[in-house]
Amino acid sequence: MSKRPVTVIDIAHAAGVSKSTVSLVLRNSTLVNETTRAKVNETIRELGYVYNRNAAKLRGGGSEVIGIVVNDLTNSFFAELAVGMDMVTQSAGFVQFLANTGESLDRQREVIASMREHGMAGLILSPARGTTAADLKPLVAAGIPVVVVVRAVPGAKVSTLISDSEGGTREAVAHLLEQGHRRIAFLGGFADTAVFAERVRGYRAALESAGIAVSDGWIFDSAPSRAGGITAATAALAHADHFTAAICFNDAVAFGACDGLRAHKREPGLDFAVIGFDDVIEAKSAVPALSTVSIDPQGMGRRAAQMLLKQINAGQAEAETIISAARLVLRDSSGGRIATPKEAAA
Amino acid sequence: MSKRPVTVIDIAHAAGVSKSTVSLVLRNSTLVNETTRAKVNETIRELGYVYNRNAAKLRGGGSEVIGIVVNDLTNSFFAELAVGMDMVTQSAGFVQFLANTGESLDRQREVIASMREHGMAGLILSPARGTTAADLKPLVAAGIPVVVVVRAVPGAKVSTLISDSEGGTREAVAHLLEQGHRRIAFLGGFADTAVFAERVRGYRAALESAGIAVSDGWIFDSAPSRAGGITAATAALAHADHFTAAICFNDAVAFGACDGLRAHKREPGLDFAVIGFDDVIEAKSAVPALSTVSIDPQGMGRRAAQMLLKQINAGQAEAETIISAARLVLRDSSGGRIATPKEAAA
DNA sequence: CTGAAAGCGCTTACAG
DNA sequence: CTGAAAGCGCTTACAG
Repeated sequence: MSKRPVTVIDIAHAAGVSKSTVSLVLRNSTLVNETTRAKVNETIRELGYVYNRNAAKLRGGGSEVIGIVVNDLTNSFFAELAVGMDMVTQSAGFVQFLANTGESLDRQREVIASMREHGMAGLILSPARGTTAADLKPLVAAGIPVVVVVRAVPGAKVSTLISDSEGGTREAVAHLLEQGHRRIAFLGGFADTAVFAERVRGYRAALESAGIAVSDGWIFDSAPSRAGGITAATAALAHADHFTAAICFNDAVAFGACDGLRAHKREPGLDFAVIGFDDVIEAKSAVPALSTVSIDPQGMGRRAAQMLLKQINAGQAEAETIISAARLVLRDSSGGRIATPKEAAA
Repeated sequence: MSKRPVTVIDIAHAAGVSKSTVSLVLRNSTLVNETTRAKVNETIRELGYVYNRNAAKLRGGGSEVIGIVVNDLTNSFFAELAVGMDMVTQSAGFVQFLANTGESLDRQREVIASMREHGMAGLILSPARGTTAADLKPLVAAGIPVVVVVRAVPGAKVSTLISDSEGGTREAVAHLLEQGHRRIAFLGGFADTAVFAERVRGYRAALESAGIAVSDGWIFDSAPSRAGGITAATAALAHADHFTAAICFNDAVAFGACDGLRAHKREPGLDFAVIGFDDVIEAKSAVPALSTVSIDPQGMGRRAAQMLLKQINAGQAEAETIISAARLVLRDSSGGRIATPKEAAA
């Protein structure tokens, strides 16, 4: 069954040429005439030859595989991210070696080690929680280009692509202000996290530049989950200032907030505007009443891949850090719309 | 920067042993004493040696990478599937090489070719639409174990793992019958597809074994989309037999059906039972009123990986076809419940 | 355009 | 336990 594999020598013999010539044909060199090339290709097909990339890599040529390591493939965001990356790496002639760590640092170490052993041209990493600069050090030292996405790794001398939480939140709140909302609550998220701080900063900035004073009482932190969203929304509804809109820490909180509103006979989107930060694509179609600020994962993936390719083509990895903000897109989902405060008053 | 990589020879010199010994240490052989092993490992660490798997593979050893090719990574179902596979391949010491085809046959060919060139121990393929036995022939001929999942490839002599559409639908309908429902509609799906036929067969079987005659008028085909679900549900509500429940072709149809019900002042889950076939995980949490028959993608992935490992360990690929049904799980989603017909009458 | 030769980094017998 | 040797399949100069 699994007989000895066909090699360049076999096909050289069969085609009556030297193995150098076969190699030239394989590499699409122009130094070989059409007749010869045709015959060689013919033989290759006949004998069912499979190029041995391990041998080729061993001899010399650079690798054409790019490693993609993500921390949670189960989350559509990262699947979309990977698909975006694939689009650009593929058309650049690279093949993508995708692995999932499930937030496990051990797994991440294993997977990256394995990719190194196989020889990769570069790595795009969405780091597991707790990743440190030390984890990336050996790669950088070996001159392997690395791009870190989604979460920054403090102190690591690698290119980094993260999204602009603050700007995105600011835009979303500005959108609500344009509709005439004045009393806008911030719902959900653990108050001691960096992302929370960034998003709240954007929230405050937007309101303050509209001349609205934000009291700390307008910010309702909670677990960044659906249940947390319910809690936060319930608290907000009980507040003396009658909010007409809310911006939610993430999509899960936004879902929960919608639940919470309905439980209090308020209709999200219809008499209360809700905007959520969106990490999960499906969310948009699932809750029509919800508008989202989206990170556009595919676009982010494409961008990250471009950063990596640039480094690969630059020969050596530049050990400099490029912090770059991904574009955030605000969109009302298909069936939904943003309620105006007039409706909210009714 | 990217200096000449450290090799076994370098570490042999530095550790004062022969390169055979280093190789032995690398391969965890018992033929080397503890002191020597410790010294070698020490040197390996000091010099930052990276094992060159390409050289090793070239020389002899089998591959330890398993290729996973899926047709749509954007769909959470396949991401979950891949995660399930990863769980078992990982603990068996394999590394997973995941690629996405996006339903493109060309892309699928490229990706599989590339994996072959890199040398893989086996392949799990969720085939793009239109994949034929011819596409798999070369792999089989080369003795590379292949397991096809989710969709069968007619005529291909490979192990296959597909889900039991008929049985799943039968179970779901039986569940509705137990609640006392008698007039149950079947909504959505293109009538000319194999899956549609299977699911309808299960639907009929369940009703008929309960002594209920199914008229063709109870089956409302439509596009397998959210829009299709709205259409189908609207048609069903207009039917002379007042249905109290529906089983939907898939999750998208079920979403649409819920929309359609609400548009007619019916409350899904509350006064009308809806069960959908579930392909997308997020669906479960998104529409609380919806119950689903789920394929358990992770479980299916684990099972497929086990099938592949068995073949790999069996030495040669057995060219026999094993058709195996994945377990279907019926579950009421967290917030939701199945309405009883009494409620539906109210 | 083609042939002979060397070498990529490893592993595998085979003698010591 | 260790050393010397051959070879995995390819590519790369280097002469013809």
